[in-house]
Amino acid sequence: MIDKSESQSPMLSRRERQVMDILHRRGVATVAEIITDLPDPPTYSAVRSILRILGEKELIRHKEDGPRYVYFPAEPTEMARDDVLAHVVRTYFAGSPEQAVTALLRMSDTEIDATEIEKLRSTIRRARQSGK
Amino acid sequence: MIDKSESQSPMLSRRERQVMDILHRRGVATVAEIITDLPDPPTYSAVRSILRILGEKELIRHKEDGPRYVYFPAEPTEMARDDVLAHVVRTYFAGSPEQAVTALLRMSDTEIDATEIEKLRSTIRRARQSGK
DNA sequence: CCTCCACTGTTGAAAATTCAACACGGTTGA
DNA sequence: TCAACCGTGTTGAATTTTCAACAGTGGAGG
Repeated sequence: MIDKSESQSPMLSRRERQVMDILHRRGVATVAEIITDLPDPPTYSAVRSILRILGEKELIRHKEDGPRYVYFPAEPTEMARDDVLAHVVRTYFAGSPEQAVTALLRMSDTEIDATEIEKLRSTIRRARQSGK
Repeated sequence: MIDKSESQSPMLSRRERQVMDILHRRGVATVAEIITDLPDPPTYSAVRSILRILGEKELIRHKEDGPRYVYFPAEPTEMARDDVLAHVVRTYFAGSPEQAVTALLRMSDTEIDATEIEKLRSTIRRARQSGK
């Protein structure tokens, strides 16, 4: 049995991962935009090469936007989130989502306002009910 | 100004990243253990090659454990966590830690027990106080 | 119409990564 | 003692990744 969630992201090369990240951040992006966001940016052709490979792996898709292509992740960001979180929790938080949550809260605690806290509270209430 | 948090992980090659992940998960690991955890495991020599490179980059260190080396991340996992979370939040959650928290809670809601919930509650209380 | 421009598609070379072979040193146990 | 074993250190080749050059296509503007 092949562990797809583990073999997916880690199978990407450096540039491929950088491009995927950009697409997830921006939602969609043209080649020019990708070049802008890429550290140590290569030429247009180089980026296209990477996009072709990602396309062959069916990790991205594109649609035409007038004269040019806009690229986007084949798997929507909302779907990819769970895989990424699972990986991070397993790798950096000893498999404990709770530890990850507290780290996140600590990271951002000055930015959490009352509204967000209330949302969290209700989330926790729901979690408690379904969990018990 | 160089963005260190962004240039760090994404600069790693595929194998390098896989090995770093293993070291973060296990805390410390011998070459044999790394081979065990590596997908599509290469030979002993190949792994040592990667470890040498990671050592040159000062991303890992090793100490002697009797006859053999045990390797571990140069930056403790607790420190690396913040960088990783920052990256994930920025890339997959539009920069909103709150969204990441709710995703985590939803992901794990059947596993959160009363004790953990109380811990979260107190964390949120603290967050509210310092945030307000 | 025809030229220019902006883009895509393809190819092959340069560079980096990945890998295994081999040499060497220490330790163990017969 | 010394041979077998288990580990490390180093080197160079195979593979993959990264990159840029070039050819082709369609659309815009003179």
